[in-house]
Amino acid sequence: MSRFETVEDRYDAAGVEDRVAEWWEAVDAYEQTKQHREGGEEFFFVDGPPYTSGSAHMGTTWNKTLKDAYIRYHRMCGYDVTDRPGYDMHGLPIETRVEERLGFDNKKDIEEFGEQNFIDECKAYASEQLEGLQEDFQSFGVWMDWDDPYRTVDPSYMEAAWWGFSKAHDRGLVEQGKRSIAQCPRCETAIANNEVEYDHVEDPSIYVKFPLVDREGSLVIWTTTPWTIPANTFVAVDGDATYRAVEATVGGETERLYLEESCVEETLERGGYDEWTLGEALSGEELVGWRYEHPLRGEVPDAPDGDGALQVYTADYVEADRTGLVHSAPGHGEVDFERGRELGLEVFCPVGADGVYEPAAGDYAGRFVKDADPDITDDLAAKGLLLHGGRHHHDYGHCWRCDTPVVQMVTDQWYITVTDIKENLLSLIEDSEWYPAEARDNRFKDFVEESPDWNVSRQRYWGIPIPIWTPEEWSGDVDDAIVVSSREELAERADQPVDPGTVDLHKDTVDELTITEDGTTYTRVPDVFDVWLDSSMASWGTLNYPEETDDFERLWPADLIIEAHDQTRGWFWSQLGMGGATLDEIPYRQVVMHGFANMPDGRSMSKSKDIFVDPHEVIDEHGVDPMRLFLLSVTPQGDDMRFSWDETAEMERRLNILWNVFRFPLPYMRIDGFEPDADGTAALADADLETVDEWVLSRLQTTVETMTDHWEAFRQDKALDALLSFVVEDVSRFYIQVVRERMWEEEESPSKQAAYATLYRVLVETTKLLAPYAPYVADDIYGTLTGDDGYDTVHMCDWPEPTAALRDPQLEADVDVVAAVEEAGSNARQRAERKLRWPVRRVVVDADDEEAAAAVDRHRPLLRDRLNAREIELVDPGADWAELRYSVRADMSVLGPAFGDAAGEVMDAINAVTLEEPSLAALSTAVADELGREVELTDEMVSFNAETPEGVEGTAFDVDGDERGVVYVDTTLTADIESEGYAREVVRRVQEMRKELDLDIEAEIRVDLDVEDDRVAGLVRDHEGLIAEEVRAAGFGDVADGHDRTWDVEGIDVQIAIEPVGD
RNA sequence: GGGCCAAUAGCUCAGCUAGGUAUGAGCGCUCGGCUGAUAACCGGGAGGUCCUCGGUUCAAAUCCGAGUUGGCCCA
Repeated sequence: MSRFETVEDRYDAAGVEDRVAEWWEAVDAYEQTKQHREGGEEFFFVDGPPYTSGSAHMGTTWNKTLKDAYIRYHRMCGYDVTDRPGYDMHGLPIETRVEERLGFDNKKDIEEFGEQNFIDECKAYASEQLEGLQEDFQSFGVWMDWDDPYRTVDPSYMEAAWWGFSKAHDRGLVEQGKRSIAQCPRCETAIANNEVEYDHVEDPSIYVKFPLVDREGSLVIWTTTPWTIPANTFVAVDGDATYRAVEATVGGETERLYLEESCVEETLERGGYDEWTLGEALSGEELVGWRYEHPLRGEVPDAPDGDGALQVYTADYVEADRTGLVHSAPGHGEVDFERGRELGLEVFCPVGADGVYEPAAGDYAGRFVKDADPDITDDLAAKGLLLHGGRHHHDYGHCWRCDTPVVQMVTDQWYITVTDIKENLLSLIEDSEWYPAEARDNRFKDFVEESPDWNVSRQRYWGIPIPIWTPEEWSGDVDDAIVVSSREELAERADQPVDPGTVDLHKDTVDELTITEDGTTYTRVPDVFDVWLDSSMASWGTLNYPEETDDFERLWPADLIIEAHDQTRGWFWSQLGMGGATLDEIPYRQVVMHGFANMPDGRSMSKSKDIFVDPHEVIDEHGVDPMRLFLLSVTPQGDDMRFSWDETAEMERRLNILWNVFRFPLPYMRIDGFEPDADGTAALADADLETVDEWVLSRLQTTVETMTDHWEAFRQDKALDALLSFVVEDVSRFYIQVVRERMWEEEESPSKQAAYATLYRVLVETTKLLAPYAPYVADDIYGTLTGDDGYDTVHMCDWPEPTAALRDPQLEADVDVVAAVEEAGSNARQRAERKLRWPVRRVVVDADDEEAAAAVDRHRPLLRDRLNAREIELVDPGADWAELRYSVRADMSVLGPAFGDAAGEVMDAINAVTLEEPSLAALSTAVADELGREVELTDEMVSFNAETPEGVEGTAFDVDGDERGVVYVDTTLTADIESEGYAREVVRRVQEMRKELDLDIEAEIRVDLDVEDDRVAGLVRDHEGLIAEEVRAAGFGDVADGHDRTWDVEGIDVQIAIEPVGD
C-alpha cells in the first residue's frame, strides 16, 4: 500500500468502516494484534455475559463499547488481555420465550411436549439469539474472541457451577429449608425477589372480624389477600400500641370490637356503624395470649389449630394502620413466616406450586387462589364476620417474565447461606477498587449487609441441574446427601454408564442418573439453579476451570469488570457471594460501574413499550465510530447517559475535521516524495523545527500525558475531550492555519520538511490516541500515513508516551498569550472593519505583565503573520501606551451638590477636555484652562476613558479568564497597504476562478486584469509580482478565450480573465 | 413506602469534595470575516429563576433540611 494516497474529500463513516473491516479480514488484524502482545504482562478481563434474549440495545452497546475501548487501551499499553466474551443462556426468561413460541400455557404443556424436547428448543432459541448478539457486537467494532465465547450451557461451564456449588457445600454453606418465597403460579417456580416486578393493581380490601374465645367480641383485621385467610395462624399486634374495646351499633345490634385506638373511627365508618362508644384501653402486650376462632373453620377444617395457634402475639411488622391488628399466615408471608418460626408455630400452606388450593384447603380445594377471593369474602360475609369489603389500589408483585401476579408461599428450597459469611463478604469487598468509589462504599455495601440467604433452586427445566442426589428416606440433613462436583465424579459414582467427555449435563440427561452407595440409592433433586448462579461463576468459567487449571492459577481473580449499576444487585453481588462461598475471595479487583442508557428526553428505554434508540439506526445514520465516540464521551462512572443524536452528529463532524486535517498535507507529501519512518521519530530528529512545530509537538506531549492520566483513572471521556480539543483547537485551528503557506512552497525547503515531519508525527500519534475510541477511522488514517512501513493495524501500536525532550511548557504558555492577542486583534480589526486580507500598519500590544510582554516579544513574527501586521509594537508593562488620550465624564450627582449653579458649566468643561494621562492633576489643569478659573475636583466627580488615536481600535485580551493587556490595531491606510490589499483581493478572486476551472494545484495560468478605477488599477499593478506568485501566473495580458468574470471589489468593478497556459 | 444517584444556556455537559461577580465549554442559533482543508475554517452577538422552598453564612449553583421531576435498586 503506497503512502499518502488520495482520500475522499469528506469523512464518510460507512465507506471507512467497510474498507477497514475488509482490511482487518485480509490481514487478520485482530489475531495479529493479540499475538503481538503474547508474552506481555497478563491482564484478566472478564466479560459480564449478556442474556441471550433479543438483540443488543443501546445499553449493551454502550457496555460492550466501553469494554472494547478498555481492552484496546490495555493492549496498547503492552498487556496480554483476556478477552473471551460470554453469554448467559439459561433461565426462565428464555423458557417463557420458548413457551410463547410453542403456544404453551403452563408446565403441563411442557411435560406433554417432553422435557428433552423443551430443553432442545431452549438451547436452539438461546443459540439463535447468541448468533444475533455476536453479529451485533462485531458490527460495533468490538474486538473480542468471537470464535470462542464462553457459554453457560456448555458442559465445561456447567461443570464450573457444579464445582463452585460443591465447594460451598464442603464449607457447610448449602442447606435445604422452608422459606417464604414469591412463587409464579404460571411458571410454577420460585422467583427471586429481584425478579418480582411491582405493578399497580386493584385488589380486594376486606376487614374481617375474628371472634374471640373465652371473652366477648372480635379482633378486627384488614387484608388485601382473602385467599391467605384459610392459612391464618395468629394475629399480630404492636406491644406498645394502645388498643380499645369498642361497643359498636349497627341496625340496632351492638357488638364489641377490638382495634388500635387511632384506627377506630375510620374503620367503623367503613363498616357502616351507626354509633359506637370507646371502652377499655389495653396495650398490645395485654392482648397477647388472647385466643380466637379461625374464621373459616367450617370451610377449612384442616386450618391451623395446633399448639399456640389462633392467638395474639406481638410482632415488629405491625403498624397503626387500618386496624392495627395483622392477620398472619406463616405459610405465606415472609415476615409472618419469620415470626411464626420464632414462635414455633405450625407452617400451614394449603396451596400448590401452581397457585391452586390443595385438599387441605377444604371447600376451596382445586380453586386458583386469586379466583377464590370473592368466595372467601362471601363466606365471611355470610357468617357475619365481614366488617367491610371494598377494593384497594396498590402495587403488587408480578413475575418479571410472564407478568402473572405472584403468590407468596412457603416451599422447600435450596440455599447458599451467605448470611453465615456476611462479615467475610463485607471485608472481601475491601479487596476491590470501584470506579466510582462511592458505589462500593454506599450502594454495594448496603446491599451486601441486607442480603438474605441465596435461594438458588428453581423448579424449572432450562438451567444447570442442581448436583444434589438424596437418599430414598432422606432426613433433610444436607450431610446425608451427595453433591457431585464434576463430570468425572459423576461418571465414577453414577449407576449408569456416563462418558465424562461427552455427557451433556442438562436436566434431561442427569435426571435419569442414580447413585447407589452402601446399599442406598440416591436420586437427583429435580431443581435447576437460579440463573444468577450461572454467571456468578464467570471468573473461573471463562478460564474453563476446573477442567483446566493453569490459567486459573495464573490469572484469577479478574483484573477488571465493567457493568452497569443494576449489577450491584446482580453480577457484582452474585460473584462476590460465590467467590466468598467457594474460595473466600472476591473474584474481581477493579470494577467500573457505568449507568443506564436513557432516551434523549431522560426516560428509560423500553423495547416492549417501543421506546428505544436502535444502535443499528445510529450506525446507519452516522456510522460506528461516531456512535462509539459519543458513547465514550460520557462518564463511565455511575451516571446515566441520555442518548443524543445531536452529539453523535457532532462527533461525526469532529471526525470530519480530523479527516480534513489529515488529508490536507497528503497531496504535498505525495508530490514531494516525503518518506518518513513509520512513527516519524527519525523524520522529526532530522527536521529543522520552527517555533509552531515545537509548539504543536509540545501540545501533543501534554495531550498524551493528560489522556493517559484520565485513562488510568477510568475516565476515558475526559481523555477524549483532551484529544478532540487538541485536534480541533490546536492542530486544525492553529497549527494548520500557520503552516499552510509553508506547505505551498514549491521548492524543497527545510521549513517545509519540518512542517511535514511535524504534522506527520502529530497525525500518526493522534491515530494511536484515537484507536480505542474509533477503531475504524483511526486505522484508515494510520494505514494511509504509514503504508507498508507501519504495522498492519494501528491497534498493534504502543500507547504513546510523552517525550520529555519535546515538552516546552514555556512555549505552550507563550502561545496561549499569542493566541489571546491574536483573538483580541481579530476583534479589533473587525470593529475597525478591516479585513484580515488587508495588512495593517502596526499592532500595539500593551501587556499588563512581564510574562505576557515577553511572550509577545518572543513571537513577534508569528503574531505579525497571524494578524497580517507590518509591525508589532510592545508597550512596557506598567506603562500606558503613550498615544492614548483620555476623555473624562462628569458625574452630575456629585457635581451638583458641590458646585450648585456652576455645576453645568463645570460639567461642560470636564466633558470637553482631552488628557494625556488619566490623573486628577492633569484634569484640574485642563479644566482651569477651559473654564478660565480653578475649581476643586475630586475622584468621585469623574471617570476617565481611554481614547485611541484615529484609525486605531483596541481590545483587551485574556488568558484563561485573566485579563493580560490590550491590543491596539492601527488600520491607517497607506498606498503600500492599499496596494497589497487590492492585490490580495484580486488573488482571492483568481484562486476562486482557478477552482472553478478545476485546475491542478501546479497548473500555470495567464491573467488579464481590467480594473475600473485608474488609481486602484495602478495600486494593483504595483503588486503584480505578488499576484503572479500566489496564483501561479506565467504572465499578464490579453486572454482571448479564457474564463471571464467581473467582480465587485470594495465597490470597484474588476474584470478578470484567466486561461491555463500550455506546457 | 425505603436507599442511592441526577437536575446549571435551545441541546450535551464542566464548575460542587477547599462557599467569594456564572471568564462557563462545545454544539445549535444569529451577524460578520476568510477562501487551493472550502459541505472546512475564524471573529462578534443573543441566549441562565444554576429544579423549588426554607436554613447556615458578610457571602450559596456549591454546605444543611424539606419537596418536585427523572433514573437505578429494594419492599
